Amino acid sequence: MSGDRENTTGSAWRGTTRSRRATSSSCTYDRVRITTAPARSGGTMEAIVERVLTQAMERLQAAGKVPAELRLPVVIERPKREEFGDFGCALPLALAKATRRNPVECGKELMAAIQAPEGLFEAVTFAPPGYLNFKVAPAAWFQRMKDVTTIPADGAGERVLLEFVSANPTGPLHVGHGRGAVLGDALARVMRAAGYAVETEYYVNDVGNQMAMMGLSLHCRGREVLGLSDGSDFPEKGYRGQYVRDVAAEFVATPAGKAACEQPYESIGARDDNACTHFAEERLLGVIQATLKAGGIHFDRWYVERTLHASGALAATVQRLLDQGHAYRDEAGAILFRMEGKADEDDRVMVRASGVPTYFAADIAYHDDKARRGFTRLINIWGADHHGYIPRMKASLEALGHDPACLQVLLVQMVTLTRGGEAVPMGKRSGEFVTLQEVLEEVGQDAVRFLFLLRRADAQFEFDLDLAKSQSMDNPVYYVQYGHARVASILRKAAGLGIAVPGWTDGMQDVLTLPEEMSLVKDLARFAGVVTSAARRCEPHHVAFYLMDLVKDFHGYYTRNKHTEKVISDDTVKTAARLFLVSRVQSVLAEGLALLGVSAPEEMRLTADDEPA
RNA sequence: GCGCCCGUGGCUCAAUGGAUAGAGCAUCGGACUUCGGAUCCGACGGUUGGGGGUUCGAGUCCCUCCGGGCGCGCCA
Repeated sequence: MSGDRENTTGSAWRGTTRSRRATSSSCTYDRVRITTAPARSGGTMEAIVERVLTQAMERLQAAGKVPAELRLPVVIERPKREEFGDFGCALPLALAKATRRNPVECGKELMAAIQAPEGLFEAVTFAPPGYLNFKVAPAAWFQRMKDVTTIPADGAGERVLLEFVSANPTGPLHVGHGRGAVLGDALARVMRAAGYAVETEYYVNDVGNQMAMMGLSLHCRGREVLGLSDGSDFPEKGYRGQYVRDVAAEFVATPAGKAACEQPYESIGARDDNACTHFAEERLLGVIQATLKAGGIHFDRWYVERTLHASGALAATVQRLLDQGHAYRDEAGAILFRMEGKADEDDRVMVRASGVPTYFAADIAYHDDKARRGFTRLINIWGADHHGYIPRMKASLEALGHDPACLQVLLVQMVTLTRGGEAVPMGKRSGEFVTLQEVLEEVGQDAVRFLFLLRRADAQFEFDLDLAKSQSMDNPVYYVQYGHARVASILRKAAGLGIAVPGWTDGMQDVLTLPEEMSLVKDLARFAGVVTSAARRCEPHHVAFYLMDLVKDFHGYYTRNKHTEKVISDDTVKTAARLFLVSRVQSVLAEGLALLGVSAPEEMRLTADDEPA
């Protein structure tokens, strides 16, 4: 288990000094985006408000009322209290602080400098001690309904390589891998929706001691099958899972496998490169791939470590570091990478005194290769137990002439499994663990994915198998999916009556007057911003929480009004407008669920008694 | 010992340094002859682990202590 680096979020760099720069530069980036593409059709309401305020600031600067060189991040937020309006901004407080003036004066000045497009705001108010609050006119909200599923291409120009799971082919995936897998897959989808060019990659770590131990384990089990061993010579650190016996049985059923097991392990080739390790890799990688497929996890590329050794890329990278003085040979003949005092770390071995390169050396060559392929960002999702590996990875990138900041490691915290309140032991070598495959079969792909995505990655996660299974009907994912199915049902009913779902027309806002309808319109308008924000922050869980919000409002709208203001009524104008609205809800639910890799069913039934015989 | 992550209602979890910390589950009390009752409404429930500090403003940043998890290999 310790050999894998499966698991999420920006926490890896959050605590460093670099993180502050990253935060403020993203604000700058937002301002650039808005000024360079002010007319972007998919711009979010937040972006529009932000632009209005940014321009107000620029106007004050042009008038000499604010220092021209002053740059303040314009942070638009949604106020917690409804009476404050749709958006709020504490810019007057920030301006007051920066200019050492009274926040009330700053607020009044800013308000006077605001030149919003006609009809955008219903009200702009100043609230002590220094907030500007904006209430957007209903008509402006309704204008967003034309394209609620259009996401601004925030990530345009970014080429991202997202590496995740990358578990050794030494056994089936466990639930911890599943968390990283689901996060990575969802993040790829979310970032692609926001315009990033994302490629996903699985690094197949098929070289080294772990693989050698796998081969030896297989060899021993094979000998047991053949009656050549009673198992007493099984290595202490070998892989003890039943799956090894299964693979061994298949192995010795082949002539080559039988022959390999009849000879001493030392005689069949390199310890990590022989008939046993090759067979294990092929079979176990197949198992891993089948599980990932069952979980809906897709990879664009499988990058095999052995190719780095075979091509000479690894040796060349080591030589380059030696030549440039970033590495040296010690008295024993080992080659070490110089940490140069960075992060208080010791120098790290790249090539052992025996001449065999370490995992670290291969990983350096791999990341060098990634960077050379022209990606602007390298995102790795690792299990939290690998956090100590980050400084040396960054240092090695820097030594090779790459910007270490392009590497972003998202750490996923451990998943602890419980069943009936008791911890389930996990450990690949002991063989006692619940596989991801089993959990997927027991709980279902949609529920597993949604559960994983319904929390931040940098918090530990207690996954109670009994709870996940027994409460499956109360599972949030079904609540969201049910909303989608419910709209589908309404649309089917309309279709049965010969009523088509219309496109948007301006008259619709005059009949969508229920408070719940206005709430839904605002919810829908928020979708694009949620997606771009989730992509920027590498936190797909925001999408899951948004969907919960949206569907809650929809269920409330439906239930509260189902006897008085039905979607489908005798009023053809209202019917058309409401069909449009609920169809938009359905689209956003479908789109949002797709971003998480969760299905959006047209119908859901508890019982099968109405199924055709 | 050193380093990283986490600590938020009974439980599981949210919350860009902003305004009176929010959901779900559970509990209790209600609604509706269903375009799908897998729904909805309400109530109860908090000194955000403790203590200092920075700030106009801290769940969020800094220090310290406590508690939980994980690292600190010529393993991967």
